[in-house]
Amino acid sequence: MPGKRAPVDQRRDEILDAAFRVAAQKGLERLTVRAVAAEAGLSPGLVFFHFETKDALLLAMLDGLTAWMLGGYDEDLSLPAQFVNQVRNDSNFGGQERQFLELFIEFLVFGARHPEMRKRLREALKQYRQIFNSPAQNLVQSHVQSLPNTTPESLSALATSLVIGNAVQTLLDPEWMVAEKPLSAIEDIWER
Amino acid sequence: MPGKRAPVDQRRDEILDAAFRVAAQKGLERLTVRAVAAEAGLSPGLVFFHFETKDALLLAMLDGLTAWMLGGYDEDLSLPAQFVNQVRNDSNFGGQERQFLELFIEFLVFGARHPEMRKRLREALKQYRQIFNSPAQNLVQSHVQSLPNTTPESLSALATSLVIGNAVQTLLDPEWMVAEKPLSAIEDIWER
DNA sequence: GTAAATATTGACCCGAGGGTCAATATATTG
DNA sequence: CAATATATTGACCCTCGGGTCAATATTTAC
Repeated sequence: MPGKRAPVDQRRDEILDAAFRVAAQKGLERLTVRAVAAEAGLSPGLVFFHFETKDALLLAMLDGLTAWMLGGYDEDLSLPAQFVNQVRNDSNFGGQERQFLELFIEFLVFGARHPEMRKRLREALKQYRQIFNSPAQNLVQSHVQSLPNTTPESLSALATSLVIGNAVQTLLDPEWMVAEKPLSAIEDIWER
Repeated sequence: MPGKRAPVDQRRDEILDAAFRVAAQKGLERLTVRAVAAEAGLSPGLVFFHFETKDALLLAMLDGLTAWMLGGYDEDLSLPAQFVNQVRNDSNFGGQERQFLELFIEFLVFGARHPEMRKRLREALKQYRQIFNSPAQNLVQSHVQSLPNTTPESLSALATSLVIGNAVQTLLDPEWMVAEKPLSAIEDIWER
């Protein structure tokens, strides 16, 4: 006794959304196809109809997250402002932003041993670093005498490390608001 | 048909070691009691005899990792040297060090939703940050005019973020050797 | 020695969850 | 209005893996 059909093919999106909700609530490891189906109010079989396999569903989630990660940054900001901005956004309690970043972090770790995910994650990280490239280049050029061994890539990698490291720490210590602390330090360091 | 008994109670350690080997090879999520038992050359039942539950085994692993994380740093190093040292150690390919750090990172993410683990992880992170506290204090005091809003804790949190962020990035990009890049940048920044 | 305490095994139970599939309902096409 | 293509369901299969337990071997205590 099948239920109503959905208009065109928004089903895929409904399922993906449900998957994100489940993942945000229970974590990646405890995400099951059945839970996703239940969350979406659909039958498990349908999930396999729209996503051949659980793996495919996970990859689709990752792609969605990656697109989100790489969008929504401000091209015109300087490196410290860029970083501060990024971290502040990511620490916005209760917002989707925060949940997405946390989920991305989960993928980063759990995908490390999954060949296809790993490949995509590497690419995503590479592109994420490039977000910082142009402000980093300006900075290195204008401080060429005081930062002789610093390359734009090294600064980008550094900024990326900070975002990830902060996300992980805040994951465990949301109240302590670890993010605010490095921010003031980094602003000082750049401006001195 | 039980096998030979082990002298005193080194069994626990044998099992723990096996668990670390399994985790390093297959990852935390795919660690099963059965796999650990097989790796140790023992029966599954015995694992439950020495560790009441899989959870307890994981907690024991975490405690071991934490002890390792908090040991083995050099009290006399300056903050940048401390950080550089830490990261360089962690990037020593093929070494146990590297595997341990990666495993700790897995726990960091995996344990975020597990109340007891989460509690211990927060404590571990807190103590880890304190490693950097005394060098950070020196640094802040000697640059009090150029770093007005920087506290020792903010620097410690920053250094911790860098270590974690590097570990995560190297997890996915071991060859690219992301670690080396931020190092030159950070040395420059401190020394300018 | 014998009895009690302690390890150790492997068979077993059971729920969870990925994946398949025949049945059926809905849409599309002519 | 067929006839065909496409969604949708839920029952089912099967493996994996956490946990239990009676049986048995080993050690320790007395």
